[in-house]
Amino acid sequence: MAQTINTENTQSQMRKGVLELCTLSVLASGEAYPTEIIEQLKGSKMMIVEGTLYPLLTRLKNANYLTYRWEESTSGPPRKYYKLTEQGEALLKELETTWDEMVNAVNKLLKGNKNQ
Amino acid sequence: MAQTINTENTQSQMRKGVLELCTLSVLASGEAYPTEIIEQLKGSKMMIVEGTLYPLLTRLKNANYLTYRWEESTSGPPRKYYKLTEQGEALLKELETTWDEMVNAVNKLLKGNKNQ
DNA sequence: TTATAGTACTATGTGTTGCATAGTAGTAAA
DNA sequence: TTTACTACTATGCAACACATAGTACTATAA
Repeated sequence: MAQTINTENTQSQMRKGVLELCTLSVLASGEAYPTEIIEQLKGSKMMIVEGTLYPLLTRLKNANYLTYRWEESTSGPPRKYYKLTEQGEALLKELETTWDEMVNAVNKLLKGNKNQ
Repeated sequence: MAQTINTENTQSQMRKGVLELCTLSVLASGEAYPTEIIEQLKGSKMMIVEGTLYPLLTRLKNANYLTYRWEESTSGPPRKYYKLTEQGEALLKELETTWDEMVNAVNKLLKGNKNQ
């Protein structure tokens, strides 16, 4: 109802699209299952939670950017190990470019409008 | 229906939250009316369209981050000149920090997962 | 005067996404 | 048998970017 504009909400908004890029990037260095992905992102200060990651992985898989294989675990239920497809690697490159362009544009703008 | 993951869509997703920061930044260097804001953003390669900007300005105004005054124009209808409130300036600073932190986190991640 | 074009703002609806929440199913220890 | 932990699944909400259509005002052209 009441729209709240605050830093937390904006933080969440800014993640949109970026988490996709980050997840693909993690998988670029080798296959991983969701909990590993969460840990790696946490290590680089980009938080992602289960409720976000699982649907994201499903979307990417359905669009043929990822595949996965099941692997039994000795300490719990089996795990889905995801890895990039060729299309996934291509998408990653595109998104990296998109990201760089946006960062450059925003930083240029922020710099230009400072101290005035 | 069918979810499409492509660069254009992701580009649009990545804008979320960032356009708010960009708009505040433009207004940090002085008051402006919507068309001017669009032009300034276009100049720094951050596109924003009417259908996005107008609701955004209204949200920021309702949350007391912006105020505006009407001014007659000699070439069309009157214009709303927006400017930052004190709260708006504070929000801008917060969002700049949020932005910098996210950029650092993502770039660190992208770098780390390259060439593997 | 009337019609057309341009400018500025308003209103409404849609799709995607991040996230909260709750639930299922499997293993292992108490 | 119960509890705790891990991994995955399912559902619903809120916010935002964007498309689209419309209103109102000014200025120029027919």
